[in-house]
Amino acid sequence: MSEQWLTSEQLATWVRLVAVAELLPGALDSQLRRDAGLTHFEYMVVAMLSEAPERTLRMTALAARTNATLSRLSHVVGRLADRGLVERFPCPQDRRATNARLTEAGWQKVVESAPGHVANVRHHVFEVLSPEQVAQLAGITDAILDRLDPDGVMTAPYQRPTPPDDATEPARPG
Amino acid sequence: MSEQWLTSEQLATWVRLVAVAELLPGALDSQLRRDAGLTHFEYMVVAMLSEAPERTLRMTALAARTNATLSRLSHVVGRLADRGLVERFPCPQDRRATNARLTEAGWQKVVESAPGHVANVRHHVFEVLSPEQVAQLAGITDAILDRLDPDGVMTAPYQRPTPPDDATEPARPG
DNA sequence: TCAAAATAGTTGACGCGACAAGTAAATCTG
DNA sequence: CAGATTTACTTGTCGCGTCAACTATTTTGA
Repeated sequence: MSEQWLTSEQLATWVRLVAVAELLPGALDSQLRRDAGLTHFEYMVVAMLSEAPERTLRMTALAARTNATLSRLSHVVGRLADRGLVERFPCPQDRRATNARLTEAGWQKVVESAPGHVANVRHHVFEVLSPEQVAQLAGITDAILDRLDPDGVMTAPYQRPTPPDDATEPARPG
Repeated sequence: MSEQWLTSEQLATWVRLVAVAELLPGALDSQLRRDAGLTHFEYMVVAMLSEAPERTLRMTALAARTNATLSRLSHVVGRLADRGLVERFPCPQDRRATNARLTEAGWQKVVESAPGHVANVRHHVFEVLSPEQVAQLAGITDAILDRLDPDGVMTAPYQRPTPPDDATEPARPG
């Protein structure tokens, strides 16, 4: 049981992983801040809404898609609502619940900011990785997320916001 | 030039990578908060000091080793000093500079909190990855950091805090 | 059927980190 | 060798996120 410490390979890998986890969010934030006036988290919120049917999601579902606590999401959606990018309304089916819907202004914001963001992601990540490395990274992050998010909250199945009664499961891009 | 969007493989990988970058810091923070009363960043600060000769580093060198801005580090070291874990004193060689030194209490804090932290890292990362995946991850994070930190700030060479005049380059664990 | 528990979300307070501005010492330059 | 620039921080402010507490519904279960 020399399970007390890390091997030097593990340590070297760990130092780098921590550095990425520390620096990547900042890099995403600063590009989006500068070009779109959004934090990366705010971008994720409006982007997830933009892909949902009726551009609407329940807070809990939106929290799952953005890896956030309900509290954090509530604060952020409140601010986005103040800025007119999102609107909130009570869910008719469950009066405890709240739906968040992207406004037209919010949709425009997504449309105009997505290309720059994607370019930034490509620049920082996919341009420097080989296709094999991308596949490896998928496997690695998969394994880590299994531990980090054991209940699979962030891969929660789609929850219809205000069911139009029929329809099949919509596509989930991501 | 279909360089506008990501392939579906890239997108799936990206979503997971972002989730890891979002959730990992929280997992590290909460274990250390609970068991040692330290944030992960505070832990890194005292851990880096504990490995330095004389348990002392200049602020700039410490910032490089912890992937932080000088401003952030200055605030955190100030708080750690208030708590008696670290002390600051002017660098004799360069009167612009400040040295941070780990106190005995700070050293004790590192000694008592390191095993739990390492166990947590093993639990969340190395227990779920094969040795091949660890090697792959090292390559991947290396490539990404090249872009993220082009000037290699965080891999800055060791800077002696208060040179005892002779001596060879000390070991750098990490 | 009705109380207890779980679910869904909001709110307020507080602490940390980013940004901008400021200080002071060292270094470069004409 | 004096002014200008760079380096090395520090400090104040402001915004965001976490935590704990709270409200309001829905569900469970004796």
